[in-house]
Amino acid sequence: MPESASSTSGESLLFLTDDQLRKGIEAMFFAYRGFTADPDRILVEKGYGRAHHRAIHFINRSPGTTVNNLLSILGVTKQSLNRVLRALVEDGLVESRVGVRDKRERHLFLTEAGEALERELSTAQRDRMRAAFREAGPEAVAGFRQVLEAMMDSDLRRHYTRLKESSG
Amino acid sequence: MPESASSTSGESLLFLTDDQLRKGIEAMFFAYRGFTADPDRILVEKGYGRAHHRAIHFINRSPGTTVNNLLSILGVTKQSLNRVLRALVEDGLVESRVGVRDKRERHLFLTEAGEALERELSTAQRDRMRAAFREAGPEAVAGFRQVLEAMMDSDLRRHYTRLKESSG
DNA sequence: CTTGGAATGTCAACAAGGCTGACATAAAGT
DNA sequence: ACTTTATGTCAGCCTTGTTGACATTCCAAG
Repeated sequence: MPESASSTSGESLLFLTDDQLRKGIEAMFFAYRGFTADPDRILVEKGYGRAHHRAIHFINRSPGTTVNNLLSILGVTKQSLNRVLRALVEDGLVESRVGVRDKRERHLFLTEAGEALERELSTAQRDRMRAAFREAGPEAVAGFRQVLEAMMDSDLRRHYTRLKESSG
Repeated sequence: MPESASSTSGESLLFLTDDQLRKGIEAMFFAYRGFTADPDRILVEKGYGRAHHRAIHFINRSPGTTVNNLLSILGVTKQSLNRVLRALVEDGLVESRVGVRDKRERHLFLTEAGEALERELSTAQRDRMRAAFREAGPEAVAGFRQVLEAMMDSDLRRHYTRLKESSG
């Protein structure tokens, strides 16, 4: 395998060598495991999975959102999301209200219990993120976010940016 | 929800506010989708999944590794990994040799065909990572790696560091 | 040397959460 | 009114995670 960033035009592109890229790839893999580890432990206790966490997170971020909107954020099929939502509604964590203007739509809200679980999950996840941010420092955090944004598919970056700007 | 990083001692800790942490969390979520998107497309064509990709990646990184070692890196049960390995061996992508010193162990190697698929997958994933790195620049990349390392569980960080230092 | 326990890997069966297909209901265009 | 389109639900399949039971091999105690 040849180094793909040889013979550059000045300003060392050594950070683009295959070897550096491989380290980035493995860092993503191992870090994501840490990223999900703490919420996962809580979820298992309550009989839920990561899919429920994602739904709860984004309903909390955009109360009253529709199933369809949630789908485009989560990138799963509506059938898959439906199973998760059904469980959350049955357990009284999410309320699903038929749309007023358009009765086909369901608008989703967290109940009190849903908000309580959301807080528990996001606190655990934020604690890990905070420790990592603090250890790495503000400059590193800025770079972290830049690289992640550049790695997103453009349609997902739209969602990210919209969420980022709401209450941020 | 109170800001958890108020009333600090000088040097602005504004990057540790709940809001900044939330952005980091959502960035991780959306970026990871982009991170896996390109290999996923290739894998679907060939009838494999992400689990096969992970196995192939780490066998390629450490030829001759044992099933047990792979388990501690991947963090799944041996039964789960075994199913994936069986498919790869049957399809002639991976060779499993009984250990010489310890006949209970199986040592894993990629075949020619396995190496070909590994190249195809890692090229696709590197291309995306390279574009993101180039767009963000070397400083950002350094920060990216720092934050990710700080986010890992310590036992996974050990694996990461060991791999990072081999041929890096 | 043999025997009992620990380690490694395999096989079977189950659960979560992806997927596609079929469908009911509501809205909107002709 | 009638067809087409959009939203959401129900049924069933597949991958990949899980635990349980087991065969083989190694090693240490007797």
